[in-house]
Amino acid sequence: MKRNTWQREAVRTALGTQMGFVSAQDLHSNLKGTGSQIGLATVYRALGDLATEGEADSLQSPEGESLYRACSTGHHHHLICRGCGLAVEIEADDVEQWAKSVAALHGFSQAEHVVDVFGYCSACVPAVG
Amino acid sequence: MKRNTWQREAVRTALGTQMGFVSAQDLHSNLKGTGSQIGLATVYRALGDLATEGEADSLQSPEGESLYRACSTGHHHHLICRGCGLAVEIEADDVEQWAKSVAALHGFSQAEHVVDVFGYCSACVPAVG
DNA sequence: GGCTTATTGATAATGATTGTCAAAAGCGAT
DNA sequence: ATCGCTTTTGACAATCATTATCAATAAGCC
Repeated sequence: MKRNTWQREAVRTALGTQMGFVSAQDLHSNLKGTGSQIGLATVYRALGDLATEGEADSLQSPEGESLYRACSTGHHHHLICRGCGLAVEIEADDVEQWAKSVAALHGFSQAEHVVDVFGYCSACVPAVG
Repeated sequence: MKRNTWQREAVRTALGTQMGFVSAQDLHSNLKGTGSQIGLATVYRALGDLATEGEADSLQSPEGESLYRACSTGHHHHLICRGCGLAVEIEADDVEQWAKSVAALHGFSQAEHVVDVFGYCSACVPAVG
């Protein structure tokens, strides 16, 4: 049976207070910073569970780190700022349909798609060099 | 100046003979298997260069590995089989437009997007459990 | 053939993530 | 509140991909 531990709750809460995506490592530092003595492995496990249960979104940054964010239910994608981590949820029925049809067209099944847009939000546009 | 080494050529060739995406590690094993004594670091470097020069596509598998594939020029996306690695290049002007407009709509600049579909091709559909 | 310098490659270093396993805590029954 | 069974935790080791290091090598130019 799934048990209710303060650690899991702490992760859920910490994730909820984040405005954007965070890595497990960051979230862990974050928690430690607020006095929590939660372990790193536990944060990974909690995030994994949260993602599995649909309470969190996970995606990979271009650098290959796994990032997580509390999410509303349902399937959606994100527009993520490389500067501040701000994430905007975007609905993309068109893209869903497109992904589905492309997969079907080529005889692929169990299709999963990765659709995310990275850029700099208006507040983070770096000085163009 | 950029020099022409057999190593770089070997990587380019090996990549060209692959039908789908391969990881740097795989490509390295592959090359070693054919008798090449190329070093792992060199394979990483060559792949990175190839990708930078636009001669290869790179993307990240859901597991977080970087995968590479010789590619035609231009920007496009992929439908990748989890089973055999088969990759189908897909053009998606619609998606390009969508990504661009979504980014613009939210004031994001320098938008890059990650759009790939993973699934099982008709030959690799696993027994449904 | 030499010189200069980019490139290589063996290995160490890094860094994220997962596995291990004994100790601790949760939950239901008492 | 306590007991007991099980899940969960957490410190640390292990794993794995990738990058950095740096002396030795080889390209390209004279």
